[in-house]
Amino acid sequence: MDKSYSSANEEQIYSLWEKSGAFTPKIDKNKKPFSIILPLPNANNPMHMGHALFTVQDILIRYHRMLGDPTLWLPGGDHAGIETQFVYEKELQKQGHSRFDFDRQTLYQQIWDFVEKNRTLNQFQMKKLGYSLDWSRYHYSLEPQILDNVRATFKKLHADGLIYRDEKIVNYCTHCGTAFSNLEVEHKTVASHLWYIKYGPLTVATTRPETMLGDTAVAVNPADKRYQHLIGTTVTLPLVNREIPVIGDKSISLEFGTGAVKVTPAHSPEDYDMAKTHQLDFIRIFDYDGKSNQNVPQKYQGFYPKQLRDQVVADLDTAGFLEKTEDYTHEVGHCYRCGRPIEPITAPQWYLKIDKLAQPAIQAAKEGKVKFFPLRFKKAYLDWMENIRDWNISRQIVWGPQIPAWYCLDCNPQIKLNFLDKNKNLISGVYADLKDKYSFDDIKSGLQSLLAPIDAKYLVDLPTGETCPHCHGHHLLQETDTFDTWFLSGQWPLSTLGFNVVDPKNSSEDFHYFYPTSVMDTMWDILFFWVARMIMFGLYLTKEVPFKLVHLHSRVVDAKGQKMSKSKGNVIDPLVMSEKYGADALRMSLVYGIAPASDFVVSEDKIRAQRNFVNKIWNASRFVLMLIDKFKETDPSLKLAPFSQRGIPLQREGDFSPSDLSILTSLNNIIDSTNRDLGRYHFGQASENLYQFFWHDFCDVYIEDAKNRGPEVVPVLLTVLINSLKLLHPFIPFVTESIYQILRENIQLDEDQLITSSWPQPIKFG
RNA sequence: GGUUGUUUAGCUCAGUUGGUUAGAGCGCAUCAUUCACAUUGAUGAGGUCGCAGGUUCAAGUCCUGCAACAACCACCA
Repeated sequence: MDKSYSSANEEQIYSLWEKSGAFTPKIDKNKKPFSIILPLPNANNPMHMGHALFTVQDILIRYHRMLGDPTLWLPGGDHAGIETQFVYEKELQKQGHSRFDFDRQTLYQQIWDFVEKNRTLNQFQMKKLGYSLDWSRYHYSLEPQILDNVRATFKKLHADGLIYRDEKIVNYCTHCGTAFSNLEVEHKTVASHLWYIKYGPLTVATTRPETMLGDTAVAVNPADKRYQHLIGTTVTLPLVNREIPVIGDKSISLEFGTGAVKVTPAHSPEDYDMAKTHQLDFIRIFDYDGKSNQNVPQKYQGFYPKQLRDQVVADLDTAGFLEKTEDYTHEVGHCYRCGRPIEPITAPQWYLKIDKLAQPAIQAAKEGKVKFFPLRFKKAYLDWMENIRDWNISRQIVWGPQIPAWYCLDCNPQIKLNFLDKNKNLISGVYADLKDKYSFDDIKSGLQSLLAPIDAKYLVDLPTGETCPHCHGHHLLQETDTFDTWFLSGQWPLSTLGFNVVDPKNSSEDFHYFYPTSVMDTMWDILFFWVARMIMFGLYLTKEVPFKLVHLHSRVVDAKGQKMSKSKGNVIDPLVMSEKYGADALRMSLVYGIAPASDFVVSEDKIRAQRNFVNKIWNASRFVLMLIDKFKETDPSLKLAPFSQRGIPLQREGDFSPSDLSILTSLNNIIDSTNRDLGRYHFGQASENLYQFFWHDFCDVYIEDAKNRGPEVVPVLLTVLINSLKLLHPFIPFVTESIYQILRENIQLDEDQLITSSWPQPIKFG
């Protein structure tokens, strides 16, 4: 053996495991399986520390595999809708292009190729960290069979009356060109102003003066004595000179501002609700490109919100409508992707009625069918679930599966189309105006997006021959909105295990055996995005939860407790670290001393310390072998096997020296405590105890003592060493397996490899 | 505005159901070393366990209040 451990042969060890089929479980109906679905990484992303935290799952997986459970860890890759499109658009920008330069088919193909380049890289990197994933069951989110399932789920939801289109206020990012769900909006504190504007006899206070051009009412609290008498009258909207009603609404606070609020139903969620109850008009003043449109006086058209604000405030001031301006700090929603302010705007979108899905998901958590670790996330989950609102499942992006709905252009001539003509010029307009100038085939092949009026008729099945059942025309176009990426990944445990949405009884053997899975481990930041949706879909489609336990872990921070980010320059690359110190050292450093569900603190110092530990194990093993060689010289018939192994008789307590007894007792204790700690997800404690046991109890005390003893130490020495390697294997698989393979060449061992060896049992003295 | 978490050695953090002199890694100090490992060993310095009360024979650990920090949720102008 070399003088120090080298991680150079890790690849060799991994392929040893892979070739032996150790990652693929044998389905045995008499045994209870253990299974984890890997939170599917973005197929386009190179590995980062977040992925290195999957180590926790590998520890559980390796532990259960050694316990003898049929154990499945199923890997996958996610096309990651908006995330990936955003990254690709930045690439386009570097080349001097934008998404508007391509028809959607071409753009889709380009992104597809872009992702394919990186997809295998991502798999290779997870192998580097030693993840014992069953690659024979790898799935990619855009596989045909997965897409079939997703479309089938949509059809089922539609048939159950849970899908509808509506034109509500959505969180719209004009830069990304798409709507987002509430979860994708980041609230940031912004120092701004409160503008007081005179509307005839009233003065309103607002943070968004520019939207006044779209006001359709002024609201006051009906109990407000100052304004009661004005309810039912009208006031003149400044700059626009439109008469708008004064309405009474209980939601208005008497204390805030002036107690009178301008109402802009098309650009404010609160105002939208008020407009619905009071049947007010909706005047949308911004288009989906972010600029003010023809619904405002000519001089205000074509402005972005910020510019429009400056103009409107200036004009209000000169005309004497601006009473005063106060400093005001408040929360403003920003796009989680590009960081720009979200524009609340009315837009037609596809929605999923969530109540029927949420109720069983709430029940399941309350009844403990799905458990949470740590427990506090159960409350977070229930709070969110109980206040859940209908889910906007449509996104106006290209990268992802299109919503399976088709419009007949002849039946819906008011559909707005954006497409590239033969000369690559962008053409926009409603079909009624365009149909005589362009052929349907030109429109279809150059199509970027369509926008169907909210009352447009659609089909959820593409009829044979693409013939409209109503007008028998052939001008059908599929909805260009794509699914929210979580609509797909929310069904991930079902899709990857081969659940058949159309015919559940016909699902695969994997599904029947491994579903519900045992544990879902993920970072808490996608508890609502992903975990909650998986529970809802799982219960909706199969009546069973997709996993019995949700294990939430925290994020990786640097030694100062700061979140890693490129801009801070404190990012530690797991691949660089595993290259430098070995994957084992990195893995161990990620769990060592970390309390359950608290932040993972990573620093190079810590990784180096664990590299030293890995080397210590290597050298202790080397020393044991050297000692054995020495004894063999004097006694060639020496039995070279751990005494705990089959075929070697158990010994009486009296046969052991005090130091033997002491180390064997410690070994028994560490076996018990490791079982206990792994059973309750205390990986940090388990690794710390093992570290202490091996380095101090075994190396510093027992081995030091063994130096002064004869061949009789061999059975105990080997027993403790082999069992230590087993206990440590889930944490540091490479070094333990390397040593085991070397030991096997020299001594008599029952089992071929550590990865599939049996988990240690406490030693019973005869 | 609502919720949750954190506060223990110079730094980063452990500390299971309350039980003797409170632990680890890194860092620091002194010493050792042709010895499996300098990616080593031994010894040591360093903590009124955020603050104030309370329960208990006993509290870092349970309860109450306070403070600081962090995160999450949230349609209030």
